[in-house]
Amino acid sequence: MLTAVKTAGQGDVGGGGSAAGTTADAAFSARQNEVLEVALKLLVEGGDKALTTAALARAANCSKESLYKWFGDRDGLLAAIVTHQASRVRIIDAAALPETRDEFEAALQLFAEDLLTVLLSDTSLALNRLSVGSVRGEAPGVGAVLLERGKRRIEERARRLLEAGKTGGHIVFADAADTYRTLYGLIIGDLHINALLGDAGAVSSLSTGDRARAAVARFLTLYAPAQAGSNSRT
Amino acid sequence: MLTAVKTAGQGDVGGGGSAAGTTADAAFSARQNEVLEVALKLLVEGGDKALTTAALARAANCSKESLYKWFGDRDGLLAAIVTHQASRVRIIDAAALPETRDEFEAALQLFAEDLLTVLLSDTSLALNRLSVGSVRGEAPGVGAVLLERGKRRIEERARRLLEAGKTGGHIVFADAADTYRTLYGLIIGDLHINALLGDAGAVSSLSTGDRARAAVARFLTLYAPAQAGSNSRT
DNA sequence: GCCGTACCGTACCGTTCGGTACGGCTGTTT
DNA sequence: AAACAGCCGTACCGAACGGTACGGTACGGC
Repeated sequence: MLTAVKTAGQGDVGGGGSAAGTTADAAFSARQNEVLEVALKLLVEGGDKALTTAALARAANCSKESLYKWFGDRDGLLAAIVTHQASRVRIIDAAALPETRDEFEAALQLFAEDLLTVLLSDTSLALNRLSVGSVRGEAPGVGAVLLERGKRRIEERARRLLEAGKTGGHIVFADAADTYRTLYGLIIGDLHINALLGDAGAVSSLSTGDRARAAVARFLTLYAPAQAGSNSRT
Repeated sequence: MLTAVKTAGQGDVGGGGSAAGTTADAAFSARQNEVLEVALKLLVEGGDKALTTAALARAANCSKESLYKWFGDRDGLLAAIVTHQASRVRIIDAAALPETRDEFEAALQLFAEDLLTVLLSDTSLALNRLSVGSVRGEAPGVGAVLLERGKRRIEERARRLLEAGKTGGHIVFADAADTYRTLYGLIIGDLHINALLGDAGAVSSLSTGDRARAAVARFLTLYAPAQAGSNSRT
């Protein structure tokens, strides 16, 4: 599963020093991950503009000089935040691909719930807002491509899942990309964009479990193998 | 229909003076609409940061003083841009609600195409990026609520359309809001968020006509009246 | 001819922010 | 103990931006 990360309520800085979950995050030292955590918190709370180098240095009890030494410049910092968070959202990837129909349905259900949980989490929303805001004309934008890594990974998981369902004979489709798009649409609808726009009411309406269940049911109806579910096109 | 606005290729400023379509836009004078047009152009081309008061004054051949006199402050300017654009995207609202099954299907198709066209247009994307970026914590955000006006209006049109289909006996549903969400999801999928993130390839993949057709077919399959389409819940 | 209005262009101010530099503290190495 | 490396805290710089003020100009009413 995707395991959304709760940013640890005790975000006190400089305190106990127990650096959350950590362990080598790959490219960053423990101290650096600590700072990135605080940066993410600032971003979630105050948005793009709240994350100034001075504010981060103050909140994380580090010097601006260190920030620039570690991350180069502000864009580098933003990129680091994104990759850091991406590394924390790991895909368990249900090593065992589903075989039976029930397993497949359960896997779909789990995927749908994970997708809803992650996409509507505070951190994901903040990161998406940041990335969306940094798209200028044609340039890849600061975090856009990096955030894509997270999106692509989820897509990859879904793709494998769909293929498993196809070979298992539980669903039928021709174009995997289009099929994924449909699944995504059924699960998310306009929830994501509404949440991004700050519509608080959008999220609360229904439990993620119920929403996921409804989406999976509809998806299975559309792509049922026996009767011609819908259109064969695309 | 929704009639996406082409921002007029000849965006030259101070030139001919033929102020695009205009006519009293409601709250703004001709000159002000002219300036708002230029502002929108700047926003589309360069994103949030490109729209500085100085840049706008230079590009629109007006003085900063006038900008502040007209719009109060920068936020007022942004709000004015949003309302200005919202007033240009008018809903023809197909005065005649569909009666026959064919009419209903055609109306759905038209709605789907309009939605795709509008949501993926340059201006809509720029405005959405702006609004998304201006969401801070709990505050309504600068353009968020205002942009909501546009979203809500589209929702309203869809709602009426769905009700017409229900009374006509072409579809069956219990929760109108959830049904609309499903329709939206089938039409848009992850296209909108991908486009917002700057994924150029997202838009081109399929013609809007084909996408709309596929979405409508799936939607009608799910909500067909005769056989129990899917789940009755929610 | 004179005034009021509306506007443009430019100069200006205060603040903020990204980025750099320096001094001092602490722990480690040799 | 001396040298060193890493880091914090603070001060500083230059640039950009939001917002304001001032002088100049075109135009319509009286």
